[in-house]
Amino acid sequence: MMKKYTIKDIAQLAGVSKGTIDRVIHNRGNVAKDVEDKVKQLLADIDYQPNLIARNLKNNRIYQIGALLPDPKKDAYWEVCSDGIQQALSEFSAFDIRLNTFLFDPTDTKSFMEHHELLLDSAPDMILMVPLFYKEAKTVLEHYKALNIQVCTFNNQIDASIASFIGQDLYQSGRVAAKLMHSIIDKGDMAIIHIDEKYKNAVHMQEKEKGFKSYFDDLDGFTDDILKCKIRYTETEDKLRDFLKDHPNLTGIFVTNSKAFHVARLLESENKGHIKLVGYDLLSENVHYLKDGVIDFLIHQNPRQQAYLGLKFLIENLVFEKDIPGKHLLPIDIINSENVTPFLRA
Amino acid sequence: MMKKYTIKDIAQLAGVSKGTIDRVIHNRGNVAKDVEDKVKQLLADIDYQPNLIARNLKNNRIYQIGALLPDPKKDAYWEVCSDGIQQALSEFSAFDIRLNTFLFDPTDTKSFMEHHELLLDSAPDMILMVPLFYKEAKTVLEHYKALNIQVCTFNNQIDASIASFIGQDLYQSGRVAAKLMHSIIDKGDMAIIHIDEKYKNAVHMQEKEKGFKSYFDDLDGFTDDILKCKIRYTETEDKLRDFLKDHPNLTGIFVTNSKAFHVARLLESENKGHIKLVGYDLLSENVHYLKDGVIDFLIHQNPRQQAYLGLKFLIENLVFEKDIPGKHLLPIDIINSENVTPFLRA
DNA sequence: TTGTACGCGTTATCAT
DNA sequence: ATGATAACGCGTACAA
Repeated sequence: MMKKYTIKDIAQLAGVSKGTIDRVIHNRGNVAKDVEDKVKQLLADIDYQPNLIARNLKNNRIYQIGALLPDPKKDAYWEVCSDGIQQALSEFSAFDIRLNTFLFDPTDTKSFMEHHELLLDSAPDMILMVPLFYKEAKTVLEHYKALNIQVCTFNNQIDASIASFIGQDLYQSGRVAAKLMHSIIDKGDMAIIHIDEKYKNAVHMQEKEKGFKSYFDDLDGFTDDILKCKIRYTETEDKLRDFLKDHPNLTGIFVTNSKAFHVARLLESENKGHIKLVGYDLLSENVHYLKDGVIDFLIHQNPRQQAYLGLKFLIENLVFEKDIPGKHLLPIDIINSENVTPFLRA
Repeated sequence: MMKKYTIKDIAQLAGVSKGTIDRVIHNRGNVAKDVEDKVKQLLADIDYQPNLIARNLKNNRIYQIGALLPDPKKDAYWEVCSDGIQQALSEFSAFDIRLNTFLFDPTDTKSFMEHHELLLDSAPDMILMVPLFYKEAKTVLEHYKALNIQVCTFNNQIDASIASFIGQDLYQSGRVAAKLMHSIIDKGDMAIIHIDEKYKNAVHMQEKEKGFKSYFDDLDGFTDDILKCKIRYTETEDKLRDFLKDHPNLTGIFVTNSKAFHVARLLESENKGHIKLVGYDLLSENVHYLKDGVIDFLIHQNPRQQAYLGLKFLIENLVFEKDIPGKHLLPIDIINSENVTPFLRA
């Protein structure tokens, strides 16, 4: 194993002082060209890696990170995010990281903008956010970009060029759902049901639908129908009941967001347990029906891990100057009644 | 948010010097009782947290970690472990961690013991190991325990009281396999196939079998047969062919280890693609048959993550004095042809 | 019993 | 243009 070189070592080897080495490393000028070249060569030769610990020792400023997140009280989907955030904070408790969280109402764009203003007032060094509303988020992100504030977004992607993103490949997750459905039904009609939460951008669910259909398009000799049903959140039950009545041949339903439990509730009360059901997310109501056998599979989007990674990327960039990936896709977890438990733990 | 106190701050508050504070913190004696009490009270009041980073700055000893692992050349299952190890090392590259790896032949207990001796000679501070052979591993672990060397084991558990363990709940993973099988077949016989690698302890596969059976035992009105077949590694093909011939009603096969591709190969060549197949582990041959549709599901035991976590736990204990969990169970990942790709990346 | 001074690696500042 | 030095937070040997 090689020795670990320090600036002191380099200085000795080059026959100059530590200060000169530092100037070269940080391109701070005031170094003679020949010396600079010599030192740079030396640094490259021995693959010098600065000691990040010592670097942060001096750099004792308090980092401020702002978080703009949906209020879990309005939608249980977001509850686990705070676990992920706590984990990241505790992992980096050795550093002085301050997190200011601003929770907006996920049904209200105005709330989003208001809390964005508050966040901005808190003068954050970096920002973690869920850019739930396309138009507003885009504006806000451009604002941050102009201010040169690094942002990590998760859950849904706005624009690859404007901020780092952590999430899932939604098209592919639609394909995963399709493969699961194909595994568990032999014949009969399938339905894709969008239960529109109104506030969430439809792009989300459309991507999943596209992926779902593409799987069956790729199959040879597949002729069964794929029905489609769009339901507004407020009228879920009636519309669903009508839809089921209209399509007695239905054998499989794919719900493109976390609201599968609405469908499950109805299937159970109408004794239509033979209809297979695939949905998203480990909300406690979904998990309940999964364990009961009404829901067959759930796809786990892991918002907890998304929030954790986002914050971790930001912190590692602050304290270690690590690069933040422009896009980080999480694996698509398939959940059934038997493997669900360990995914629920905090 | 509170200010982050340093030893210097405490000293000032207590009206004593840094040295005294340090003596109190580390119970190093030579402190007047009244002063000690006062300082302790102060420390508790402000919830003093030492800066772990500065602590390691001076502590420039080189940590030696020994790894006793199966040779990936003998069984491809172990190939990805080195990725996990590299990740952990790079994550902690700021510290001076030396890893000495000793690869043993996973078919040979003698090789295990020999490399254990070599490992011991290298005078490691801590040890990461795969305790593949029960009897030998137990002896070895007791030896390390007597020497007071911290050990992290992964893959298979020997004894909860003797070493930390990272792995999966094998019984539960058998239940996951059963649930999957139950989802994709309606009728006909099922078979549990143990392809004995001879060297691996049978406990592994037995636990999975128990879990698999327990799932169907819990089902009401389930009467179909669950066949069982044990095959020695060297005679896989012939035995398998006979077994298939003897049981024409077979509709589902559960292979309890990473050797499902042997069965897949045969099913493909004998045109028995209608038989559903569930197995373990993302070996390239398994993934090939998964994508081809011959294997329906694989359960991912994530040896890469197991190795990563084991090493991470050891290092964090060395440099941050974090506790090592006695047992850490990974979630049981369900893999099909559509979600496999992101699980393969390094 | 207690205080002081130094070292760890990096970096900013000041003097040359 | 370059070298010397102090400072960050902690641990500790040594002096008082």
